[in-house]
Amino acid sequence: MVRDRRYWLVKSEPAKYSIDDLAAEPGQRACWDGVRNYQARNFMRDEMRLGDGVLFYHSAVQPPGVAGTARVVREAYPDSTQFDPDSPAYDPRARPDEPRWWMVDLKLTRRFERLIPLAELRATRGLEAMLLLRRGQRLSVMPVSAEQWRIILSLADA
DNA sequence: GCCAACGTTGGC
DNA sequence: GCCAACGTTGGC
Repeated sequence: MVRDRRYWLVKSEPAKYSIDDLAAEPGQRACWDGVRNYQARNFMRDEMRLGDGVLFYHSAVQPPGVAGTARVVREAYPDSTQFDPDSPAYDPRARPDEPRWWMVDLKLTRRFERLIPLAELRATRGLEAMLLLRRGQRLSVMPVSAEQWRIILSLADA
């Protein structure tokens, strides 16, 4: 029995890694490494499944917003950067036989014609409960409901 | 650049 | 286990 497709939102600072960078990857797919927050990790490791939909969000940029969508094309496996002393995401506490951090692979599915700005999300009926819009919320990987997904795609097409 | 919010660390 | 100090995130 296959569970229903689920939806997520991942944040990235475009100065570090933008949706254009994902588009430029071979096969337009990449491993989503460097996540160093336990709650975000748990979502990736325990709940993200092949085929799930992902909103690609640009943060720490003016304006912030949703830039497009991706799909989970590989489920969680150990994040290799945790073992790499040269990586900024290196974690000396992690051991290969007991990885602490995990990543998934994402593949670009769509680059929106226009960025959907955070302010527009805030002003859109039906999105009031979005986790992203909670004040002080800093998760870099978070769930999105099917309804929220549908509404945001409709904004992209509007 | 500011700063609120929040997660993590580490002394006790 | 508590909690103060500290670091980071990320909107503004």
